[in-house]
This record gives sequence, structure tokens and C-alpha cells, in this order.
Amino acid sequence: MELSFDKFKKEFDITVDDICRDYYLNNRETINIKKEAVAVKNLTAILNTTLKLSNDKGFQAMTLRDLSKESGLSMGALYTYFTSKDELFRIIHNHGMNMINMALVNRLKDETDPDVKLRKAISIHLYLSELMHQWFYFLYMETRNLPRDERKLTIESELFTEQIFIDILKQGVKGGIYSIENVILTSAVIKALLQDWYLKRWKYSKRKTTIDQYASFIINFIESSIKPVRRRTE
Amino acid sequence: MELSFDKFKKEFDITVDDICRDYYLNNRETINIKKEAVAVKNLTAILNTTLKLSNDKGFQAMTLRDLSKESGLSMGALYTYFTSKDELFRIIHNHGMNMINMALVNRLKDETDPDVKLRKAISIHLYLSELMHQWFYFLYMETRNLPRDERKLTIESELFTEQIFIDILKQGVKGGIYSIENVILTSAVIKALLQDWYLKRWKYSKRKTTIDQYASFIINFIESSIKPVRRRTE
DNA sequence: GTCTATAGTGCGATAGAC
DNA sequence: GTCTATCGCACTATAGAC
Repeated sequence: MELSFDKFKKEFDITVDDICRDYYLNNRETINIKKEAVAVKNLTAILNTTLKLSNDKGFQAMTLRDLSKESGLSMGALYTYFTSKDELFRIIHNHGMNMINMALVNRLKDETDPDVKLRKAISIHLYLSELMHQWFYFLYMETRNLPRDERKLTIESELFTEQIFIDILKQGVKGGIYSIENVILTSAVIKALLQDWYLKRWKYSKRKTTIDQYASFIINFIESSIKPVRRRTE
Repeated sequence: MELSFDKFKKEFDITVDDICRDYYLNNRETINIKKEAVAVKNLTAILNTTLKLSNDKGFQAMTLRDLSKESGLSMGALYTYFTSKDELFRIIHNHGMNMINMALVNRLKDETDPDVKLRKAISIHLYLSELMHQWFYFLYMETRNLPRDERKLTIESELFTEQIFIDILKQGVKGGIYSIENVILTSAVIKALLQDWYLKRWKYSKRKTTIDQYASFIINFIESSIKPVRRRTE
């Protein structure tokens, strides 16, 4: 395989710091802190701690007193960086969604061969979800905290990722390398398998399944079903 | 296919009433209500409303005031049926887990042919999750509300279902009808596909995918990968 | 059995000292 | 910029009338 997790990890260039710097620079009016270094450092601590506590017991169950204690900032200091617990939620939610979607698209845009692109899309999605595990898990589990009308955004994001796979599969069918009776259901299934990796991390980690094992296993599994075959049984 | 959702639905004999009656009869000391009919009726309303509200915004976010309003019982009346919000959680969690595991095992125990049994296990799991959707969703999403040491139970339950598939697959490999390099990963993948049906119900429902379409699709998908083949490409 | 009223707690948010 | 102290509120849980 041309792509491995180790290689990806070394080339991976997104840090939580960058996300926080980005957020800080775009919200200088509301964040009343002049020194960029201080603001970014504290924002990073806030987001990382929130992700940690949320992933453990849920965002609702995390109190700002918990966050204050674990992040080392006082209650008062926290409120320099956001105006309400609700806003803190939205910062993580929106920036996380954006970052993931962009990272995925950017790393796939130059690939044209559907066969290679499919494997690459699967690997990259798995690798991203491994390096940004807390963000993926947060986005999956905490969407219910959004009011009904804002959940649409998350739904669109789910469908957006799925669409990437739909396009690849359609292209492959057109080129005759895949034989698929239902492209949409096939994409849904691929998505489910990608998500299982970060939703059941405890299981795979306990069994010492490596991410590259999982990647090549599901690539095989999926290709068995979509590549034209002559079956011996039946 | 010998099994369809319509047929299953007609034969399905578990009601929330039964679960509540069972719970009531086993806890007569703590529930200070003499008339069985009254107790079961109210318990059913409590459980159904809790499931509804929890599935919408999460158990933590649901307040007992919400529950009181929606179920039609006063705050005081609610506390006749459970001693704390925590206990309410456990009632649903434990009874749900038991019910699901038992229902699955009971309906599979007489089947010996691994090929038939695999299809049956997949169909029945899907059908059960459809009819008891709120329970499945609750168990999946709310486990984090349990204290760390009690989460083991849920983990065991996840592995228990998976074990059912591991056993079937192993038997099939032994009998020469399946060719599987990694039985455990294959079972994990099957489980993930079963769960996607109830975790993304909004998606499948929006696309008008029926449960029998989904069932036969993933059965095909899985069998493509585990049945011995001669591949044309490669 | 079921209600209303309320005790007691811990939350999100803020004011004002430093 | 960051802290501590505190306000007001909404929550779980209960007491006591009916």
C-alpha cells in the first residue's frame, strides 16, 4: 500500500493551536485579549479540555467548574474566551466540521483514478479520525445538543462525506472497474465502517488491531463486494 | 427470503407493557402501589416518555419536569415509581439490555445451518432494532451516563452480540462454506452495519430505504466477502 | 395514589478587586 | 488578564395536604 498511517502522521499539519489561532484572529472584537500567544495558549487548553471531558461524560454533563479546574483557568477567565457554554459548543462544533471536511477534500482533489482514489479516501478518513479522534467523536455524539433547526448542518456534513464516496463509485462504475447495483447504499455502508473505527476505539485498541490492519481489511471487504466476480458457490 | 419484516412484526410479542409488568412484579416492595393495572399503565407512560425525550435531546438534558409534563404525571407521582433519576436510567438500561439479548438468542437457538443462521441473525437483529428502536438508540447513546465501572456491562453486551456472529462464522469456516481470514474483524464489521440502521434512521427513512432492502443489501455485501470466490480482475 | 409547595443543591454567568 | 465571591435560577428530591 502506498499510504501508511506513520507516513500520514508525519505529514499531518493540522494542530489544535492552528484552529485556535484562526478562531482568535477572526474574533478579536469579542475576545478582549491583546497578546496572541496568551490567547491561543488558553484557547487551546480550553478546547482540549472540553473535548476530553465531553468525550468522557458528554458535553451537557461537563460543568464549567469541571472545565475551570481541569484547564487551570478560573471561571472568570473562561468567560473572556466565550460568552456562554452554548457558544463554546458551537466553536468546537463548527470549526471541527469545517476542518474535517476541508482536510478530506484537499487531500483527495488531485486524484483521478477511482480505484486509487477509493482506497485513498478510506485511508485518509481513517487516519484523520485517528489523529483528530476527539473531534470526530464529539461531532458524532454531541449533535443532539444543537437545537433542531441547526442539526441540518450536521446532516449536510454527513451527506457531504458520503457524496465523496458516491462520486468515486459512480466514476468507477462508468469506467467498468466496479459493478454496483446500489451506489448510495454502498456509500452508506462505507461510511458506517469508517465511523466504527472511531466510535468503538476501545474495542479495536483492546484487541490490538492497528489502523493499517483495519484499513486494509475494510478496503478488501468493500472491494470484494463492488468488483465484478464470478462466484464459485450459488 | 424466508423471513420478512412484515411477518416478524406480526409474530413479535414483546411490548413495553410486558417489560413494565415484569419490573413491577419484581419490585413490589419499593413501588408502593397496589393495583397492578395502575402501576403498569403509569410505568409504561414513564418509560415511553423517557425514551422519547432521551432520544431527542439526551437523558441528561431531559429534566424530570419535562418528563412530568409529557407523561401527565406530577413530580410527586413520578417518585412513586423510582427513587432517583439515576435509578430511572438503570431501569431502562438494564431491562433494555436483557430484553434485547434474550430476544436475539431465543430466536436463533434452534437454527444449526450456519448459512441460514447468519442471514437469520442479521435479519432478526435489524427487525428487533426497528421495532424497539428507541431502546437500541438509548442503549447506544446513553452509556456514557453510567459511572466508569458500570460501563463494563455494556461493553460485555456489545461483545456478546458480536460473539454470536463469531460463532456462526467459525462454524461456517469449519464447514467449508465460508473463507474468512479474520473472523473477529468480520464480525465487528457486521455489527457496525447492523448498528448503522438504527443510528442513522433519519437517513434511510429520508431515502425511503426499506428495512428488507437494507437487510438483503448487507447480507449480499457481507456474503460477497466471506464466500469463496474466483475474482475476474486482479 | 396523586397532588402542590418547597427545601436544598449546584449550575451558568457576572461584578469588582487586584 | 485573571481571580474570588456571589447572584439568580432551575434542577432533583421530598413533605404533607387531599
